[in-house]
Amino acid sequence: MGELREPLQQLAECGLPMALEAMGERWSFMILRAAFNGVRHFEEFLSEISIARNILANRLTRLTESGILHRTPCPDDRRKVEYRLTEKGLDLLPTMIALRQWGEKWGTGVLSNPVLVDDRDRQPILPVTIRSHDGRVLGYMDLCWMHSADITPISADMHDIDDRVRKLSAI
Amino acid sequence: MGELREPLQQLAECGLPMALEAMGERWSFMILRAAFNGVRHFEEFLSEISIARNILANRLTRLTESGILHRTPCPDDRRKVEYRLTEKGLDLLPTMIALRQWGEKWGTGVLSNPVLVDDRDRQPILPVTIRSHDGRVLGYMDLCWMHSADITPISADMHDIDDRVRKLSAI
DNA sequence: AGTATAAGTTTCTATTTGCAACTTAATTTT
DNA sequence: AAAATTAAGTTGCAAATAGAAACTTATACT
Repeated sequence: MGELREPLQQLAECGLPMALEAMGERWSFMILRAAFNGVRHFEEFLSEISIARNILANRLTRLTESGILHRTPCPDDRRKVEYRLTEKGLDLLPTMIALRQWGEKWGTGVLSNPVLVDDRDRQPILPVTIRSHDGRVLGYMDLCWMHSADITPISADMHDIDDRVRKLSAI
Repeated sequence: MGELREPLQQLAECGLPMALEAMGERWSFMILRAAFNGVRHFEEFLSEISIARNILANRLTRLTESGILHRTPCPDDRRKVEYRLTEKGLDLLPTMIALRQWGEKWGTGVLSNPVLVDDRDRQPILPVTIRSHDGRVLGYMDLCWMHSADITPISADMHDIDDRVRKLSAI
């Protein structure tokens, strides 16, 4: 039975503190959600989420500084500014969906509507889960910590496994 | 091409605000990480993360109130109190790992060590992703919103598909 | 020229954070 | 049994942050 116990001294050395420095503030995830929903302009964010003007301005510059949003003055209307998600920002989607799904699962029984679906077959997406290298869903007890030096590389099989995962993903 | 654009009026009706109410505060994720690493007592949290005493006390009661931690006085040493993750708390693991992986990917090139592995075969876990009902990895552009009423149930096939996913997960 | 809009700033107040010292109850040590 | 230590908090106070409302600046429309 795996024990998920990270060496305590190294607790500070994972990516979480860095992630929280960028995303840990009160409104960051709400701003991000709006951005994912196509919101791009200051006044649009403002009317979308109930945030104070100055705080929004502050958060937008901070998210821009940390490379999550990209800020461009609009060429067609030079009063306007466009905030767009960068690749780094787009990469937060799994985190956001996972958090949202958790909120939906444990929230006050609010049947969430509308629902996120795969555009291809219009079926709801799966709950976000943790998976082993070969795609098995893993729970808390299936995980443990290892030093990367001690991991047996499966490079020979790698292509093979990638292929199997791809096949799996293409059902 | 799918457009991930949620009806704006309904932005407030997803699980995210609720999730953020419980987990959106400054130290909540760090406390959670410690809890996942087996930390259970007040003084242990205190020496693990650089948080002030009163703030920790406040966060622990709040996380307890929102059902993420469970608080029990220790029977063997009645000075001590045990904080343990509830099922609701354990269910935040995918969110936390996703956020952590993002931090590792986009952080300052810190080769994170140790690494999370599947206890069964000692191989690193996959990046947390969004998947379609049949297990395909989906990106931002593959998603769209639908009213649950408009979704064609696949209950007839359901067992079949579940089966295929299970097979996929068992490679 | 006059009004409206977009994206901020500024000012001022209220809340939250964080440090340091204090408390209370239960254990260990001497 | 008395004294010291430990665990889990509280309290008081200074500093930082959040938030509401009014103000600014540059553009654009009429």
